[in-house]
Amino acid sequence: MSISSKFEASTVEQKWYDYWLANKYFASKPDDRPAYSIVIPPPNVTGILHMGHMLNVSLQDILIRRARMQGFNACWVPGTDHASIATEAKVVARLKEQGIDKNDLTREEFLGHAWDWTEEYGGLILKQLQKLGASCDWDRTKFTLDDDMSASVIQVFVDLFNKGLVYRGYRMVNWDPEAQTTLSDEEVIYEEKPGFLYHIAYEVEGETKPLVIATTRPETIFGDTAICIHPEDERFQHLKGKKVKVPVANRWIPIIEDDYVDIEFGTGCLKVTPAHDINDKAIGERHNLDVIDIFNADATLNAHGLHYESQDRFVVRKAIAKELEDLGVLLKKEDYTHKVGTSERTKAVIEPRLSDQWFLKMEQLAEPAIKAVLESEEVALVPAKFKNTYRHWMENIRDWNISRQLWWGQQIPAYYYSNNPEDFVVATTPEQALELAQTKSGNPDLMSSDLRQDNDVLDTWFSSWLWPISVFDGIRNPDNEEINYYYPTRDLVTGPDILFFWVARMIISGYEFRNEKPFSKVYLTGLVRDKQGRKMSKQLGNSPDALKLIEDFGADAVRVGLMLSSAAGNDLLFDESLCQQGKNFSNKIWNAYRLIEGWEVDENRSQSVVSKEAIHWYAQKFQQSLELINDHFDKYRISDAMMTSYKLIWDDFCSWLLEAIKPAYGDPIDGQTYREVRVLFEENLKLLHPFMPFLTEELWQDMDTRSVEEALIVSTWPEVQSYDEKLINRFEEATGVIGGIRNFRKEKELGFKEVLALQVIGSTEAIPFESLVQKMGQLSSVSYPEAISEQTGGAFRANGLEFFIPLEGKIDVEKERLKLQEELKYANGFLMSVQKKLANERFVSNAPEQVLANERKKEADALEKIEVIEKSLAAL
RNA sequence: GGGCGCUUAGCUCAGUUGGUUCAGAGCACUUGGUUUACACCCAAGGGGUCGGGGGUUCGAAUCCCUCAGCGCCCACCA
Repeated sequence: MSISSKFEASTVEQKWYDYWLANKYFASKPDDRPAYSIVIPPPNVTGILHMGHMLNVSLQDILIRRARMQGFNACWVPGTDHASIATEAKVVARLKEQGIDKNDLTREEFLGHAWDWTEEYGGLILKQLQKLGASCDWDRTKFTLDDDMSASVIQVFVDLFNKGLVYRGYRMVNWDPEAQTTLSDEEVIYEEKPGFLYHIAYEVEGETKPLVIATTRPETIFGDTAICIHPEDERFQHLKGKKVKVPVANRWIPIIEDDYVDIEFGTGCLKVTPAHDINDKAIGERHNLDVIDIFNADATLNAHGLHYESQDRFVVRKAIAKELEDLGVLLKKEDYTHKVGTSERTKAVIEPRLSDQWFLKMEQLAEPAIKAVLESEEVALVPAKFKNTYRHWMENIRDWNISRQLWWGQQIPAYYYSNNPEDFVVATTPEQALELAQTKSGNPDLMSSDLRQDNDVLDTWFSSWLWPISVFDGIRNPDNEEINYYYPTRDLVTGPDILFFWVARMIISGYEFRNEKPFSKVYLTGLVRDKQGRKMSKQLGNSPDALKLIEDFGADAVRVGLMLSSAAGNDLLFDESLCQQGKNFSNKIWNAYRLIEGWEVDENRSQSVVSKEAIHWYAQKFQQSLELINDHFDKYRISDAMMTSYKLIWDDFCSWLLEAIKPAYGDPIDGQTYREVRVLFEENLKLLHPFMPFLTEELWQDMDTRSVEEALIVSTWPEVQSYDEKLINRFEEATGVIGGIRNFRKEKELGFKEVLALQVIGSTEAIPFESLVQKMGQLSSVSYPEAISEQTGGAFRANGLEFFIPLEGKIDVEKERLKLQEELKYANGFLMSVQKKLANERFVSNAPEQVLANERKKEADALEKIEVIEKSLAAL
């Protein structure tokens, strides 16, 4: 055994991780055991480890390690996500630094750079997970752009197309001008932003008074194709059917009527820009308006913007406001805060834009997923409060825009065979596409060179929604051994921020493609925030460096720190001091082991009564805690399971058991106690292993020579044995008495070293764990006068027993008298309140017997306490 | 604008069906303790009219109403 008095985490972590890897403990193959599988939420391939990963990876590792010990065939599948928009943005940025413009590259060249990037950074985050101890089956590592994964995605797209669920449509979508792609509704974040409401006067045909509209986006007047009023608005009846002139653009557009307009808002007059607003588009369709798109892909104005052409929309907004003001038609500019859609990834302000996109019909697909979570509860959300959010989203689900104008991702397998965008086929391979195209076009001479594949790629989430199935190849080979064995998986651990993006869609795809749930439990973690409650972010610089934390405190300590503060679904305010607490705990366990192993063992010595009783008690206490820990695990209260283990080890094992059996200084320990306490310590290590894998394996391996099969990681999670609850209670009575003695010492200012005599009325048999009380209370002996006529010392009560300790003038009598008088006053007051309650007719006649009995007991206790104090006073 | 949730000790949080073990835990704090595993420690202790107000009940942290503050989700008011 190492003699270091402190646990040095860094020296053992790599050693045991290598050992676990070398002996393939993480690897899983289908066998006769029941499976327990988890698929990791694949981090972005270019991502780096942050606190959110640390939290959810720790949780998964705890679950999977415990399952492994419970005899399940535990399989944790790791992997990364290609994260099309995020990764593409990073690659574009890097190329830019090198002076390369993406637009100058061919698709193939760009993808070459993207793959280079992936090779370079792709494995990093997984390596970082290993530092934390993650026991993933690394041989199964998947990447959402692996050939087999992509093939599954393409197959699913074709399948859904053939079912009539995937369609192509000219719709208004969310356009990210920075990434120059569309986004799904879920990728748009609405933020309150200050802006202005501009009141602009439009000249009306044949009228002297202008018509005033209110808008937040004056730059879009170039796209105006009508002014809209409410048909019943009294103020504008005389204007019906007339035309107005758009300022600056100097075009004449009609005044139309539509009851979409809110008479109360603004001026009650709305300018209609069908190309750039979803509502305006709807109005435009109802009234057959022209559609004028004024923007380029990067949200600069096009030729419709006249002298503002090629200037950015926000620059133009300011400039045109100035011009309108100069023209005298900007009547008012009032402050106005409104919600603006921004891109989740690039933060750019979203531009509603009309374009051809691919969509997936969701309503029908969502049905089984709604039932699974809300009715049958085949899939449980933990905590359950997220069911409401889930319900709301699912019941109002809208079609999913799955195409992206990017290159990094699965290219949409639609092939056009003419210049008419309606002339396309969808197929898994170009060969099949050609055949289909020849049939559909009626032209058997069509060549593969006549086919042009759609340029767009699929939304990243369109590959990750298959993750629990595709990692086991269950799309392409739906009846293979692996998918049949590992699917459905058990637990999914992830953040609520991707409940819709990912979790809901996985449930949908599970039922659609496997006719079965993808997992049974969804554990939704909270967001990791800093101590002040702020979200951790790069900008704020308040996110601790995850790897540095592990270096400073040790992986086990960081895991414990995270678990100490992480009730499911609640955000957790992370503070490094929690890791310090974890480190202290590691050190405590380490030193408990040093104590045990440091003892000299004497086989000739027999076991003392104290040791025997204490060991027997701890064995019971262990079972009771184990039962509680299991219950916490069953309810996914991992934090509570952790805390229960923490208290069992620190308080019960270290503070009580070890202190009880500890031989006097310099004395050896008897062989029996030594062996028994080691067995108990081994059991402790098992309970702690899921939380603190490195430290526990280190100690486990140090205790004995262990074969490969005997490693802690593959040991057996203890089964709950029946235990004697009365014994546990009795022990607690004993600790109560000891606490009473210690408190008494403190109150009377007696030293802890001072050996005292204790007297008890009645028999010593009434004292629970008498020899323990004697040892831990620093007592000379327990004496028991049958009847004390005259009390000779101070007194206290514990567990219904009355104790006296002769003080022989060791204390300040006057000080003591005052103190006791205070206590007496308080006790009398308490007694009165209880008696008042008992005198209440209605209480006595209505309260159940148990409650009444309790009140009577309180009364009796109070009376006794008063008696004790009075006796003590008399004895002074 | 609609919906959901939260508010308990200095901090972070538990509190299942109203009543025994209901006012708790961990940390922090205070006091005392250094030859005796661990000061990353030991022992003892002090902290809360359970966000405010009202109601139901013999009895409310728990149920109802209301007000205030905070958070989240959804939604096309220019």
